[in-house]
Amino acid sequence: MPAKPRSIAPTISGPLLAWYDAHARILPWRAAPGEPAPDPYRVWLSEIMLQQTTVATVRPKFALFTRRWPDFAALAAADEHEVMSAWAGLGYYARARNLIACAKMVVAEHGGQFPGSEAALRTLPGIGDYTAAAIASIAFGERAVVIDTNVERVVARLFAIATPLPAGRPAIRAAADTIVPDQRSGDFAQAMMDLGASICTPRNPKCLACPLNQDCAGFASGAPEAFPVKAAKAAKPQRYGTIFWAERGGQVLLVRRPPRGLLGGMRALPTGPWADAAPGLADAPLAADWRLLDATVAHVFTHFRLELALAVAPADRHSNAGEWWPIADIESAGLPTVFAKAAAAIAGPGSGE
DNA sequence: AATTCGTGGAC
DNA sequence: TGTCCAAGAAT
Repeated sequence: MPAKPRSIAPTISGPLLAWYDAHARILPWRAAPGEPAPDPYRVWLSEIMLQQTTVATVRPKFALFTRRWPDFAALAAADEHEVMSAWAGLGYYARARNLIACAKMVVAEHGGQFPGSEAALRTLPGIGDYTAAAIASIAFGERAVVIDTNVERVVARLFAIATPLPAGRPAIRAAADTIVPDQRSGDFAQAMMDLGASICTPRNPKCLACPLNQDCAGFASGAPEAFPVKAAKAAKPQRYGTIFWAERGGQVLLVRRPPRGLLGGMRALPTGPWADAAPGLADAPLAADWRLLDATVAHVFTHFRLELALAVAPADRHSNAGEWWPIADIESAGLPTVFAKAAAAIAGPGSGE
């Protein structure tokens, strides 16, 4: 009789969990010592913040958010602009919009408590495959296959999966499913992520310190850093625009960007359209004696580079194209980084600090 | 399936 | 300086 294929799950999860018990990072969203499961609200908030964002960047924002809005009820009742401003600088602002929508939905449709199942979590705004699995396993103890870029890399190396991404993702998921244990699935996921962050790093992985190296096909191949194989990335196009700095009595004109798209819903300095060539003074927010400064502001987004000319003008009291904000208090406006840069370039040098 | 979404740190 | 990369989701 053909033997059932012996799962390697215990071979991987045993040593990995032992390693995790000894080396887990101490993080504010993880369970306190002695507590079996962390607060689902804190797990969710941390997972949203950590999407494509480093632990070091998230730490202070997580502290600020949990202090100001400690639970779903508080966040659902919060002023939305205040939440968006608090998110300023973190990037991927759709996360903040979905954060608000999700909190409201949890309060309105789930009695202020998260549904415990991965499938139900998956239906909430801002919660995709990864985050649903992460919350279900970490906060609720469900077995779930949690796959982020760390797990993707670790699994691709463990099994020496050579199919380039993204085509290789189904094979990675199938392989990952074979090593996720029934117990401590959340710890297993966090252990895989910690391992990916500290040992199984993208470059120069520390295989000699890895608890899994004896069962790793990538290590055996002699070139573990070659996994996962990835398709080449497209070059970033260069775009140009103009920022309009209208000043009146120590105040500057700010606008609210459209609710969706790049920097959607965020407070901003007025700009014209962003195009393939410098647009100059076209599309100013109000009629004024605009003067182009010599300096420009450069910024790099995920898929294009942007160079912004800086136009300044005095404005009169009848200008009502947006919101007048005290320049001395510009840092509290919640501006995305590109506009914070521009404000510093214009107001910083001459404002005496 | 391929694009569109930010930002800052490491190398 | 340029490139890659990070606890991805939505469309």
